[in-house]
Amino acid sequence: MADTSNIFATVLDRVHAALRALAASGTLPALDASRVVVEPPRDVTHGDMATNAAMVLTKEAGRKPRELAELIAEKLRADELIATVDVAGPGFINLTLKPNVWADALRTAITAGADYGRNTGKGEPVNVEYVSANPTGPMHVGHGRGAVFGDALANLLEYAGRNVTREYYINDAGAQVDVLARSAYLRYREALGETITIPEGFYPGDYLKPVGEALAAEHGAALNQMPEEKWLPIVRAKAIDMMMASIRGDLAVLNVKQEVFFSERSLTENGDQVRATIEWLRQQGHVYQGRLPPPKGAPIEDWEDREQTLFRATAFGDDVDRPLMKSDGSYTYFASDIAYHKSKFDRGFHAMIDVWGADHGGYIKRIQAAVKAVTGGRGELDVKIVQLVRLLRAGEPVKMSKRAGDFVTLREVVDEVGRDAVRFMMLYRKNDAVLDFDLAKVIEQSRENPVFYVQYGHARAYSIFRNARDVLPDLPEEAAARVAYLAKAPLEFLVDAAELALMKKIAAYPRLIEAAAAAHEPHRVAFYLYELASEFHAHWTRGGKESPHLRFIIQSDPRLTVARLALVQGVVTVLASGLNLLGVGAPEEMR
RNA sequence: GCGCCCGUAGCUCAGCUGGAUAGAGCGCUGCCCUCCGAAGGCAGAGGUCAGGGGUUCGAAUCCCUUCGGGCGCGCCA
Repeated sequence: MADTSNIFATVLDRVHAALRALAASGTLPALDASRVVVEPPRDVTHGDMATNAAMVLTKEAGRKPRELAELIAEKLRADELIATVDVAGPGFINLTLKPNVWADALRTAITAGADYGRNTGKGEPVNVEYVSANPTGPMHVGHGRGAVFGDALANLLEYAGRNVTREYYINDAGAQVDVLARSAYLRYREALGETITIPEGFYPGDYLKPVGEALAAEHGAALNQMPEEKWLPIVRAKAIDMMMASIRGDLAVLNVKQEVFFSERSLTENGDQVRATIEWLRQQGHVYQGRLPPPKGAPIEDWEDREQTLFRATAFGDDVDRPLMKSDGSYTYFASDIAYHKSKFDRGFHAMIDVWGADHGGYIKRIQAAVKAVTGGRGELDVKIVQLVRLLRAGEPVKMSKRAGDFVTLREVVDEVGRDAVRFMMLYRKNDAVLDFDLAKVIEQSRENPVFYVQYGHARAYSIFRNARDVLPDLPEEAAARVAYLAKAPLEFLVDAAELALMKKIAAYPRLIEAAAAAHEPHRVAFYLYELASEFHAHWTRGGKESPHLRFIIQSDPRLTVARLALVQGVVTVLASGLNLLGVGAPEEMR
């Protein structure tokens, strides 16, 4: 279903129609137009849009590209949206649309408001799993990047019309949470007055002190009388609870929302789903008992050649088969993870996205292999890797905080620079690129700081509304009323090249949303917003000494002023929408 | 040794899943405030898209290869 607010999609439909018409008249055979695209040309002098139809279809049509282009162009010339059609270069068809198309697009944007560019179609269910930090301590900055990325991606997919579920996988099983329990137990004894020393391999951070105190308050000395196998589950449950509460608090501070918190432990406790999954795979012939050759490079100290339970990952694109059981008879993390992804599929998610840290990159092939096996090829898993964050202050690496146990917590960073700065900067980079995060730069109020620059554009627009009341006393202050007022503006007054360019930029938003969602790349939204803000700022300054007649507010001409305010409203609409997708505030003034 | 990611202007990075003459910010040079927010803007200089092959109408983008960085490599999660 085409999104009618996407002007590029609309024009693509017209190209398809032209091809169908040519087929119907027998001029051309019926062609597969799936590779045909309509996109903005790099060089604006080529027009508003270009299509590659002729070049892509040349072989199938049995015509030379330019000859084919002429046939299509002839049809498009009759279209009521299109002003001029040119065939250029190797066979591009360049289109210039009629000015009223852009005015209509602007009016659509203003009227749609917060829903501009949103696809309201019935969406495919998609599960986005992100953060999934081990509940063994507070979140650090790297977790924060995954959290912000996943959250923004989920927002974006939802806006693009997918039916999104946001999920957190709690790794509350396995050896690490047992170490957590033992570390918390030491803090418990400390709370009871004992002097403790924390051995190597335990979690040393101060953040476990409150856990120890809570256990002491709840159980008194009782746990001290028990053997480990008795107190460990109690302490572990308490520690996990408190760590998850802390993590949820960190997520709330970042405005990251998730609705499903899925416990790894639940996979084995509510009937053994891990065992069931492995048995099912075994019946399919994907599990066998066998030996693995030792890895080449890094020699493993205590390598022991033994037979083990293996998943035939190589049958699904992985490099080696992967173990499902540890030597002590318990499941590997991988085994649980297979059952977990099967659970997602069974819950109706054929489309899944996992957001992982860079250190898990080597794990992608095997989990994708497992998803193929366990869903019979019907499930699709995209794994997005978020790269490291390097914390800097004015170009210098930030020292680690001892108090937190050797890392800078996410909370510390958010407290220092604010949620908006953290979120925007973490999205202003492709997810798989290393991110330098400079605590000094992100609070700077200058063009060098994109967070500020975009928000400033939004605030500046509101400043215009405030000042415009001198010329338009009846301009409503309340947002919805103002929008209704401006939606009726005489947009034919917007004829300046820069005004037209801004309208086109606004009209490009729905297409941007769809492309960013399809590619699972929220950073594109951040870059687009920066570009839009930049064009807006530039146009603003042009209305200074240089060409006062281009100002938004023209004292002598209320009708022109209304038209220009409508353009400002279009900018406001898109900036607010985009910032909202990124989870960043859109302030009406900067203070 | 193998796998994955990355290599684009002096620096930090985009480049819309293969499109036309590769872009932005910073830095550098020179400009613009009796003016709706100068917290801004304009102009200029700056490139062997790491190197080399290939695929095709067309490659920064896809394939092969070399070099250089990062991550990972039974029984951690």
